[in-house]
Amino acid sequence: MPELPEVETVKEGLNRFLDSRPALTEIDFYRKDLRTPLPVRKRRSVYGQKVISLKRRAKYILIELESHYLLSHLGMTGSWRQGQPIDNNHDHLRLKFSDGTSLVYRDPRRFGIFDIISKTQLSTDKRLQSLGPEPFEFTGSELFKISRGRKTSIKSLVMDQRVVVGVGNIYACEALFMAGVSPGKAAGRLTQRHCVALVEEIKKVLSSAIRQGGTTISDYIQAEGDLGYFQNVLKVYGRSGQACTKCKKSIKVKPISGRSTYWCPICQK
DNA sequence: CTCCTATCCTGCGAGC
DNA sequence: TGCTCGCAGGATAGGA
Repeated sequence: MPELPEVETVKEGLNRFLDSRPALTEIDFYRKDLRTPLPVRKRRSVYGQKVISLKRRAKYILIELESHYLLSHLGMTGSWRQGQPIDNNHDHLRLKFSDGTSLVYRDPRRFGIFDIISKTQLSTDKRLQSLGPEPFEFTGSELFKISRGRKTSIKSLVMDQRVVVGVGNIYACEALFMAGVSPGKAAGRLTQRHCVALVEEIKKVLSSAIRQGGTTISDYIQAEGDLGYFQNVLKVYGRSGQACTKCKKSIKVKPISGRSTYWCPICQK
């Protein structure tokens, strides 16, 4: 579900809920078959620890405690809300804090991750180790270098979290449209100029989406319960058959690496 | 190495 | 109206 702007928005929402930096008092689990089982011992090891900060790395939310991090990945349908569990099937766990704050994690498809890692383990965690640079720290010339000799599509390459993090299906489609680059084009055939334009558009579309509170397609919701707004300004994603905003011809859709890809064959070459 | 496919799981909407 | 099928914003293992 969520790409970088949605994760950033959720993280900031949690940051506001945890503004007084309370201590984590307890974690309630409502089902055993989450992707990462957390033994009671591990759970208890973080009880009593104060919240230090909230961070985001790629599409992961990191709740920094005194000696550990709570690691949250929303997968496709994960969301955090303040309050009590309501939904028996989909509310999977609850974090309770010393100031009475109670945060519930909901995830119908259960693709998300919730884990506890000690600070000393953070740098060796396999999930974080394999991640590429944050998009705002990424440049067109780096993309140009990485893409040399690569036959995979440019869209698959920019969605590869080892190359650059945070870009998922929606924003890949949008950035490629804005840069005028066809999503199926072999990555190795992009010019330096293409790469610079594309990375610029990735940054622009991500930061614009953050300002709009993310894109709500179905499940995504901000931590305060608000919907995103960016879905209202999408140029190509989800618009197959509709008129391109630039040339008025029809937006197309086809799968690339198994993901629905929307683009304008006239404006993107 | 590189690339693509299948897979995890459930809900929902399109289309018959 | 009711049912089935295919698809969904992610990530990764495994095979070619």
